[in-house]
Amino acid sequence: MNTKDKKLSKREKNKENNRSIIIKAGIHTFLKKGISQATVRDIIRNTDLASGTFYNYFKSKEEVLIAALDESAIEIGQELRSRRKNAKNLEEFIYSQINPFFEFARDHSELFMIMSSNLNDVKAFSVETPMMTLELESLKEDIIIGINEGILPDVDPDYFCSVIQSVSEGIAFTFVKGGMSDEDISAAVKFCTNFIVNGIKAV
Amino acid sequence: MNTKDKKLSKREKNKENNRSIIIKAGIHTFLKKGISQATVRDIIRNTDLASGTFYNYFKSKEEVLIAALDESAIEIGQELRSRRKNAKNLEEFIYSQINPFFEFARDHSELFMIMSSNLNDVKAFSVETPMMTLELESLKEDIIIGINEGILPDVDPDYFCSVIQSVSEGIAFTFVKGGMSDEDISAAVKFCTNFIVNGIKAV
Amino acid sequence: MNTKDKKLSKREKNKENNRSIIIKAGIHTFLKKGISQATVRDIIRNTDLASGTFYNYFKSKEEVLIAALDESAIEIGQELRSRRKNAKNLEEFIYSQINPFFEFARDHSELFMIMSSNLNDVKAFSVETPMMTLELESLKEDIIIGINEGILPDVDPDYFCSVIQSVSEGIAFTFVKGGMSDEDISAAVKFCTNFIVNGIKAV
Amino acid sequence: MNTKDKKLSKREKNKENNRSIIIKAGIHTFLKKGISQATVRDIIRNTDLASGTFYNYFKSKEEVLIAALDESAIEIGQELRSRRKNAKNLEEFIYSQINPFFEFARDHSELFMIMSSNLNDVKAFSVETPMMTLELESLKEDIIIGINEGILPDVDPDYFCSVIQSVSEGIAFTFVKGGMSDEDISAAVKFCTNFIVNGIKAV
DNA sequence: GATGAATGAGCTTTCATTCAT
DNA sequence: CATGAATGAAAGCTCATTCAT
Repeated sequence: MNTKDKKLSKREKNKENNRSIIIKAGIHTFLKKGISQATVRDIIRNTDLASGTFYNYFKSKEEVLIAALDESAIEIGQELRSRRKNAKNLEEFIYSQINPFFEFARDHSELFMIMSSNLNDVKAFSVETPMMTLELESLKEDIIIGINEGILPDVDPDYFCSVIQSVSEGIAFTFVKGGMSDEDISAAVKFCTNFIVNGIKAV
Repeated sequence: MNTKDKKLSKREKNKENNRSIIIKAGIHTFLKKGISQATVRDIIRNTDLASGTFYNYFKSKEEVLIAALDESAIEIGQELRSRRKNAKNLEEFIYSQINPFFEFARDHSELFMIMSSNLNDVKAFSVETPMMTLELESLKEDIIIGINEGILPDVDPDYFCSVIQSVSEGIAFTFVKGGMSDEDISAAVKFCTNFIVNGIKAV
Repeated sequence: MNTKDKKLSKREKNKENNRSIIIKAGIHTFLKKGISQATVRDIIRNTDLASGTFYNYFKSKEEVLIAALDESAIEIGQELRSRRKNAKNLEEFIYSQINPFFEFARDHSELFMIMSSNLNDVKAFSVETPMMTLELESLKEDIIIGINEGILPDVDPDYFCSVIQSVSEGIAFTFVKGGMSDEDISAAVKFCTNFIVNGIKAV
Repeated sequence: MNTKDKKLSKREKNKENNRSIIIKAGIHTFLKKGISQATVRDIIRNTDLASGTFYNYFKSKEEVLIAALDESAIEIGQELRSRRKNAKNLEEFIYSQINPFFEFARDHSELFMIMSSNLNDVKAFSVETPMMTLELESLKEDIIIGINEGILPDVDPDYFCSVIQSVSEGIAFTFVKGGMSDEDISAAVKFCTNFIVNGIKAV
């Protein structure tokens, strides 16, 4: 029994281990070669595992990507959605999006860079990612609601949506690329929020 | 003489024809599968030609892309650069970029979509494209000059650069995707310019 | 343990098996079509294996050739070189080369035929083969040394070198082609040695 | 009439011209890349002609080679055969072969190098070349006749044949490669003849 | 579950050859 | 005859995926 347990736990451990080894190698590969150029072979080459082992855990490189994004990316999506519901005015609305988005970018910079550099490919799997969330219909709907409720200024919702998305992605990208410190992030968030809020107000 | 001319032109015509057939198929393929996923075979499959024929015209899919971008894309890059040199203030500076950029997006919407959706891959060829130009060091340098000369407000040049780029791409993308009319473009340009100018002024 | 060993050895055996199947098919192909005309596909066609399998073992047809020549061919080159160092006179010098060379030709007749019929191509890989050794500068240098030491007659070294090479290859080729028996080889060696020794003495 | 004649002769001229242009390019290509590696494309690339033009004159690269060897190579074959018929003893027999063979090698060094470096491929077309002639059954038959008539020593005809062939080719190759002067050729012929005659006598 | 050899589809590219002009 | 674009077979090679061990 003892022996069996040990074996089992070892196995379990190993299983988890291999799974996360593959995910790590996947992130590394996606970052280096881009999603569409990365191959299953590339991923396992960044590993001590045999090629067959890959298929014990994932059916394709896309599944690795999804696993890599997994929780964190999904959570942030939900967070963004729920936070903006509570916004009472434009400033709050924008800030509610920008702040967590930048924190995500800072805390998961590798994932962020992958998504940001491969938006097109990421779109291909209808994965829920923060970018996706910012972009998807959901944001637009909330904007329309906000406009109707008088909380948000009456701006073309498509363009409204587009600027939030593009500015936050652009600034976050610049922020992450230039090595990010703690002061930086609040400066970046402030810059980004101010820029969008005042830009929107002026149009 | 007449006969000869006709013969020649028939051939030449066919040659030109095939060349543009391939380019068209290329654009179609790049649009559909993305640049890095598209293969030479994909391109010729969108064609009645034999595989060998491709290589009578191009050495690689990249050459097809370059041919597709060709003049128009190169010209716009130069235009953007020269126009911003003459700007006397922030409004002019931004407008000098946004207006021609949107016109390019409208007039070459397929190319624009390809470039916009494959920025990463396009970067790989050091082709001069409008995105590239907006993005490259050149823009940043001109911004720094403008700041020093007091023409532009004193904003972090990296962020300055980033917002111009991301907003114009984002709005132009939205604009193009939503079928573009003539009224739309001036509205889009106005929106975009106003947004950036006032956003920048506020930060 | 036994089981595991067996399993392993079965696999290993199969791997070794395939490797030598490919080498054999390679030899067959090189013999039939010549080295430069042989293709990887020709080699695998002489096999029940799939095309991809080839590349599990070799990177190119050249690697197959090298594997085929492998040890034996390299050893004989070294042997020829070391033996002639000990020669005390012309007879010994010639015999030291001819005898092992013919034994090699007899014992590896297929390889010998391939090399002999594709000297030009074999030269292209700087593989050490008996022909190469006989031909290379090394032989010429030793001849010059031998002449200077008075061990060998004072004959133009280029021609000296050339006759050793051409006669031994020519006779060995004839010898191998005409199905070789044990009496034959000593007769052939004797013929060859006598011929060269006396030819050289007379010029 | 005049006009027609002119046109015709011009055409004829051009025809001959293109033919020899292709042959020249062929020789150049065969020398540089070897027969089996040379392609029709290689040959026409060394030419200002269009690819289709090639097929107005030749069906394959092999036909170019045959045309290149043509007369000269065929003549020398016949000469060698006829000369050795008149030999009264070993010396004459050998000299009758060696002398014209070396002259051929000197006067057609490019062809000689091609044949000598591509013996295997040349054999593939059963073209009559000097090498072929020296090698073919014909020489062996004449040697047997010579032995029976007491003109030649009683040496194994296969080996007899082989040494004539290999030595003359080997020395001629060395001779041609080392830039050939007029003194050289008689020295080379003398060396070669002496070597073979005395070698043969001794076995 | 781990392994990695085997597989064959599919890609890029070159080539000999044809044929309308 | 000269031309050279079109053709499709065939080469080299890589890949995702399977499966016996």
